[in-house]
Amino acid sequence: MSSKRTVPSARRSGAAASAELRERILSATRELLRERCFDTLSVSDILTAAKVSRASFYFYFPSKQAVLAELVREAVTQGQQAAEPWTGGRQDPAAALRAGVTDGARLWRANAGVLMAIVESWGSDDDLRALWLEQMDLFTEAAVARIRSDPEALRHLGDADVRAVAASLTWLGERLYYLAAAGVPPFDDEQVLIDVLTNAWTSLLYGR
Amino acid sequence: MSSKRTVPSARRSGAAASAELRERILSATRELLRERCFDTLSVSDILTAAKVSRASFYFYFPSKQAVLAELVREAVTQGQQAAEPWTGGRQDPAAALRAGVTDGARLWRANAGVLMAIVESWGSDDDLRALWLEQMDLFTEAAVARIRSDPEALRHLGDADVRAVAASLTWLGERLYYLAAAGVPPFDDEQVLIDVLTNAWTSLLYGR
DNA sequence: GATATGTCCAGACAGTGTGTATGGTCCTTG
DNA sequence: CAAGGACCATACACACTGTCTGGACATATC
Repeated sequence: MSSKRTVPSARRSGAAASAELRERILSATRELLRERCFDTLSVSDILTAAKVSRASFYFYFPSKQAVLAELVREAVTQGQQAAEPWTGGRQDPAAALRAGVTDGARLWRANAGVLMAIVESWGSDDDLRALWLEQMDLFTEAAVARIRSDPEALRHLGDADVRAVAASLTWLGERLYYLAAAGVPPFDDEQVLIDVLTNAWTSLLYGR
Repeated sequence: MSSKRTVPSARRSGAAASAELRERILSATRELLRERCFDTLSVSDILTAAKVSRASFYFYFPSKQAVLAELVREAVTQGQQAAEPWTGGRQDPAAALRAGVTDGARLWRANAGVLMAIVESWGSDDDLRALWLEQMDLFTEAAVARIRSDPEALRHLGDADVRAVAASLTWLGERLYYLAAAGVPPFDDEQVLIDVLTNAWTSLLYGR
């Protein structure tokens, strides 16, 4: 908890990989989350899947929540640079919006297990909560910047609270992507998902 | 599990209450959920709070999830009859929308603990999942009926998927009410919450 | 009033999970 | 060869769940 632990450097089989076990734990968990939900996943399950001892696990991570946090950070940073062109946004607004929504769907499809896990768990773990709220805040902030640089959207929004509108669109996305990943109709149909989310953005920002 | 148990009828202290213990369990849990979150709540906590033995608890409920399910049913049916005038909707559409959103906020304020609990838990329990999806479906269906009987909304929606739009508004509400109850800004400010939700409904249905 | 019936409690139990601690093995480096 | 770091197997204390005893006590029946 309080003492910073050193990352192991010298590995058994030569100079190959430092912290290889750590990596094994991460990818085993990522893999397990493809099929099982996070809270029915025990540390023992991860241990056997990653072929790692209990002691080693708790050397690298303080809990399984910390593993999830790391996986989420990976997935989200990977997604942020994917959504970067969206933030710049020089093209046609509506097309850019749809492209951004589609990117989000791709990100969620690629990391469904991890992202479903945190959406289901951030309510009951302080670290995960802080992490997820921060991510949603980053997305919201990006949306705010985008709106502020868009005269037409600004005009349509009038004196409405820009950040609140941006936040609600962010959270609408969070919920709808989750439902899609969970197979809840009608959002399990990716075309419906993208259409309805794009429609929400354009309706709220431009009145269609 | 499979055998249906009979509800106890003859009580110790006269003809007072049948299934009094059951009631005690329900209200103790409801009370505990006001301060603690559902998954850190153990059955033992409920036992001591309700002054009920472990055996009695498992006589009336198969699990603590079942207790939550019952509490949710209570809260939601109570909320459905509150939202009934909204479904009828003869008044000015925008005002009716705002009134409905405000009713939702009131319902969530009155039952924050229980509703937060199920929102956090329906992902990890089959019964709770079925219950919550059914409730969201009921709300969605009511919204669909309301939209179908509103020529202006129908005209504005064009060939969009009415049920998908209604569902996304329902789920947006679910998420935003939850965030408000969880104290996440900017939705912790009830005025912001109501404004942004009302705005979403009117924007999506009428283009403002 | 004796006997059953049903409600309830106290407590023990096995099973499973978490996080920590102990001791030992194997490899690398000085 | 000796020292130390990386790792493993194992066992532990603790908490929680759901089941199962035995017994206390009130009511109903004879």
